[in-house]
Formats: sequence, structure tokens, C-alpha cells
Amino acid sequence: MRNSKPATDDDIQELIELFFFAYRDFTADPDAILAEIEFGRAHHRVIHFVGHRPGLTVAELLELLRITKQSLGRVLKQLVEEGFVNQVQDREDRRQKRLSLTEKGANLLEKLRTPQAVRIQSALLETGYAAEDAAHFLKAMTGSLTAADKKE
Amino acid sequence: MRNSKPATDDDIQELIELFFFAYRDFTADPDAILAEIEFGRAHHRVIHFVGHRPGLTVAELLELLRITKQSLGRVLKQLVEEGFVNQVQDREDRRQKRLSLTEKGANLLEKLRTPQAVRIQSALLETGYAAEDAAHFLKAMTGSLTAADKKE
DNA sequence: ATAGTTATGTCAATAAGGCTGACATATTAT
DNA sequence: ATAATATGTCAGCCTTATTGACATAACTAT
Repeated sequence: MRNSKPATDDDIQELIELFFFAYRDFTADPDAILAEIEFGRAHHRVIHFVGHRPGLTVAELLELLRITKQSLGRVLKQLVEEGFVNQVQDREDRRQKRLSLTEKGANLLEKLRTPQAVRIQSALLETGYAAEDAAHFLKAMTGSLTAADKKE
Repeated sequence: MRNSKPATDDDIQELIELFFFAYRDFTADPDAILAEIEFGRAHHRVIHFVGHRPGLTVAELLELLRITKQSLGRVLKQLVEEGFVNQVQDREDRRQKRLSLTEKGANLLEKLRTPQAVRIQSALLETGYAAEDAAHFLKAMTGSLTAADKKE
């Protein structure tokens, strides 16, 4: 796939717009499910990362989400109180709380994941692209623009 | 690129997450520019679509953004008052207002577009993918999940 | 032991950007 | 004339973010 023809301004313009539409629709499906149980997108993000990185700490979660602890606070509190997320004190550093999903939380995550997985699978099938290639592109879209910290 | 190996659950999981990161970083650059002039992401969206589809009506803009007219109202009003967007009455149907960017608006759009264009160009360069391929994938990610209205 | 730092949590105030519902106006269509 | 459409606006509400200040517990260094 190397050395394809360069992108024109119009190509770029189209990609900017498509990226907006794709993300808008990508989040719309789980949003609808979340609305039923009076949760929002913020809850989804927490459940996603806690589910995917069981045992992560609050500080690590904040860094992933790039929000303040005050913002996380309410959402996390709700998730814990309603039994979606577990907090256990770390043995070595008892200030830290290790987060993980309860079974209830794992069930919700799976429910939220499904439409997004279906959407991605159909897109891969439709285009014939490998997951690897899509991942490569999205990774290249991520991070700071100054190449300095590309390894992030 | 047809018939690549099928995506595993882990592949999908990674793509879901990468999509979140990519969009987070994609919007962070213009957000920083907008903050300087006390605008938000909502202003960006309006400027983008008005710039890209000069002469579109308010109703069309609402459909693109998928928000209510009350939500659009505040943002559009600001953009018009501060001279970024023009409204002209349609000749044939004088109820309609055709929206377009002023020079000031076009300048701002260009300024906002630049970091996003740079990000996309570097991602294409880094991966060696053609803009066309990226567009194809993002289009496949867009729309309703029920194939019924795939042509949208 | 004491002092400082770290991880977490919480309170209060503020803002952006969505939402619903209601209503107003001008214009077009029947 | 009446109804429907395109737009705008008022009022109130919600979620999710922000900053700043402060509290507590636990770890680290002196």
C-alpha cells in the first residue's frame, strides 16, 4: 500500500467530515442503550477502560480519559454505588484503589460493545480491510502532532 | 485487500479504543484554537458545514448535526453577530435562510482545518494508505446499523 | 517522629452544549 | 381562509466538563 497518490485538499476535507460522521454514528448506538438506564457516555468510557484494564487505578483512568478527578468523581461513584464497578485497596500501596467490573458491569459492557463491534465488523467486511490495517491508521491518527512524543 | 483474516474479539476491542483515542486527539487541536476566541466545538461544526456547503439552509444544517434548532440557535446567533456567518433570504422561498461564511469565517475555518489536515496527511503518509481507502473505511462505519438505509 | 508528598474524595461555583415544551412570525401551499 | 413550513426565541432542565479549595489516609524521606 506504499506510495499511493497524494491526498488532495478535497480528499482531506472529505476525510475530516467522514471522521465526524463515523464517530457520531459510532457513539449513537451505545448512547441509546445508556439512556435507558439513565447513564451517559461518560459512564461508558469508564466501564470500557475498567473492563479492558482490570485493576487499573483512579489516576491511570484519569490519564486515559484526560478529564479531572472531579468530573470522574460523580460518574465513578454512581457506577460503584449501583454495583457496576468494584474498588479494592491495593495491598502494596493502600492509598490506591484498584478498579474492576462486577459481573453486572461486565454484562453492561458487553451490551454496549455489541453494536460497536457489529459496526466495525461490517465495515471491515464491506471494505475487505484487515483489522490490523484499520488499527494502524487509527494509531497513526492518535497522539500529539509534534512527532516528539509519537511513542505515547 | 479482500479476504484478509477475520477480526478477533481482541482486534475489535482494540479498534473501539483506538477510535476513541483518535477522535479525542483529532478534536483536541481545533478545540485549543477555538478556546482562544471563546468558541466551542459546536461553533466549529457549524463553520465546517457552512463552509463546505455554502448556501445550505438551517434545516439542512440541523439534519447534518442531528441537534435541535434550540441548540443550534445560540451558536448560530453568535456566529452571525460576530461576523463569521452570513444569512441571506432565499429568493424562491423567502422563509428559508441560506447560510454562508464571511471572509472572517473562511479564515477561521482554514485555521481550524490546518491541524486536522496535518494529522490526516501524516497518518496517510505514515501508513502509506490512500485517502480513498481511509474514506472507504470511514464511510462503511457511517450510517444506520440496519443495512436498510445504507445509501444515506 | 515529623514533615512533605501522593492518591483519592468531596464541596462549591461555573460553563458549554445538549434537551423539551411552548409560542411567535413570516411565508408558502391548499 | 386555513394549514403547513422554516425559522427564531423564551424558559427551564440535564450531563459533563471545568477551576479552586480543602480533607483524609497512607506512603516517603529526613
